[in-house]
Amino acid sequence: MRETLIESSDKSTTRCAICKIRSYSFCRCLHDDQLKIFSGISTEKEFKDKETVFLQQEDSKHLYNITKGNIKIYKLLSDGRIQIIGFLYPGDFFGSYKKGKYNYSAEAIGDVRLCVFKQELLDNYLEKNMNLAKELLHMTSHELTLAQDRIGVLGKMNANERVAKFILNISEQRARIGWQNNPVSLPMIRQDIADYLGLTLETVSREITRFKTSNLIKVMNAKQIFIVDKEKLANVCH
Amino acid sequence: MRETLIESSDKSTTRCAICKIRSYSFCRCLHDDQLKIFSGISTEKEFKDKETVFLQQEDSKHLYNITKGNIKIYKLLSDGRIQIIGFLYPGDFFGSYKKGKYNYSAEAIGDVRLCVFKQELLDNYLEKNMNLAKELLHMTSHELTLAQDRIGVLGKMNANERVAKFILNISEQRARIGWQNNPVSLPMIRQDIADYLGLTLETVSREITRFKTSNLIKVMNAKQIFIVDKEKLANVCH
DNA sequence: TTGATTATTTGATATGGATCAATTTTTAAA
DNA sequence: TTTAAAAATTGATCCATATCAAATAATCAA
Repeated sequence: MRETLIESSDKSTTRCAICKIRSYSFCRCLHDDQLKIFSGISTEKEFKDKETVFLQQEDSKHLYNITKGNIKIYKLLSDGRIQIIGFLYPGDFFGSYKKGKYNYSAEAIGDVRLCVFKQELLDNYLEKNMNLAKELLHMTSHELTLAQDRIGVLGKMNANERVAKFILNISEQRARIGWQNNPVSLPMIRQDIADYLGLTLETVSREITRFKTSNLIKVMNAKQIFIVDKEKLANVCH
Repeated sequence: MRETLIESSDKSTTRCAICKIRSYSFCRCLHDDQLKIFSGISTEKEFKDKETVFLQQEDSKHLYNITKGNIKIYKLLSDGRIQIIGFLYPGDFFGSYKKGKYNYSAEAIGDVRLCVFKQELLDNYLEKNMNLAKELLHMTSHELTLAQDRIGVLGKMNANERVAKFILNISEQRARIGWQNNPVSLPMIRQDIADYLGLTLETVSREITRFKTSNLIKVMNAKQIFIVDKEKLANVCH
């Protein structure tokens, strides 16, 4: 864990005030005058590709907010099987604001910058700020609906549908944060996609080839997928 | 939807004050003097076996709290495939405190009694009561960890492990609310268990038979399972 | 009670995706 | 560059679970 603490070069300018992803994050509910205090209860850290942010068995003491890059959160079974719970993007938060153990492990995909909150400090701040509590409730509730959607995908959809849904979901997520959403860039490797979708990497590869062959997508390179026929792709999975 | 509104026979005794499941529910954080007001923003309704509480496509206007019986929440794919997201027990809440559509449909299993909150009323009340907001946040966060556990089960476990985990989970849940947890009573039919675990009813039946044959469980009747060797059953799924 | 419906179990067969294996492509290091 | 390592594709085969089918068992209504 070669994590780096980033020093704010100018203490008078709060990080939050110049934060580019604030409008997608739970802190968007704060007024400008609250930001200075809020900057004070968080620090910023950087992680390099494949660095571990925390492991499932560790005591949960922090809540994290992504300001740059991607995080994968995953569970490990005792025999080494991996299930990736989610790929997270700028504006997403993860970790825990409950004492106990984390419910998953978290690892950086590429270069990542995180806003780190100490659980107790955040909890204290919540007491004073109902807006923030409500915003966290709404975002957690939204996370829950996403998790429930994934239960539907993993419980009932076949390989074809899962891969189609995955490509579309990533594209939608990109659009939501105002990034290029076609071609979609997939920052993760095939094995990760497989571990996310409950499939093997071979099956993922084959399904992508099938979509390519039937002209629903173009594979610019392994990590860049151009959606040729969004409607047909959507029809595959609902 | 033959729902029945229950009239409080004695208005001076608030429902909440005599509610038996309050200590398992999000309202446990309220002081006695707050309960009277809280009773006022909720009503109680009864549902019969297989009655629909709400459907996925309906506008979400209520949040529900189970005071008696079981609820199943499920998603329906366009071709009729069903995925059961969860079986809920007394003390669990479901529905939505967000405007929009529900994320799933909800149906009674057996006779059910629900505490019904109008979204806006509850939301207003939240403003005045930080404890309640925090409690809801914590419970929603807990729901999220349960959903993530299920993603792990559906993504990586085989039929054997899924059924073992299911039996153990139900048993644990019973213990938590202080009910008999061995033998475990399964209020739902095999098809529902299958739709919950992402399997077919035949596979569920066969796995149960296998556990019976290898003396891990005894099947008193289809709906009563006695766990003979909890440790071995646990070893199956982790 | 009795018959009818619904739920469950068990058996036979089919198949989607896993597994094993080899090749090609991409990326990173020397 | 050149080489080594990692990632991705493609092929051949296998197996866990689905599907189809039939027999029991349990539940419910008349």
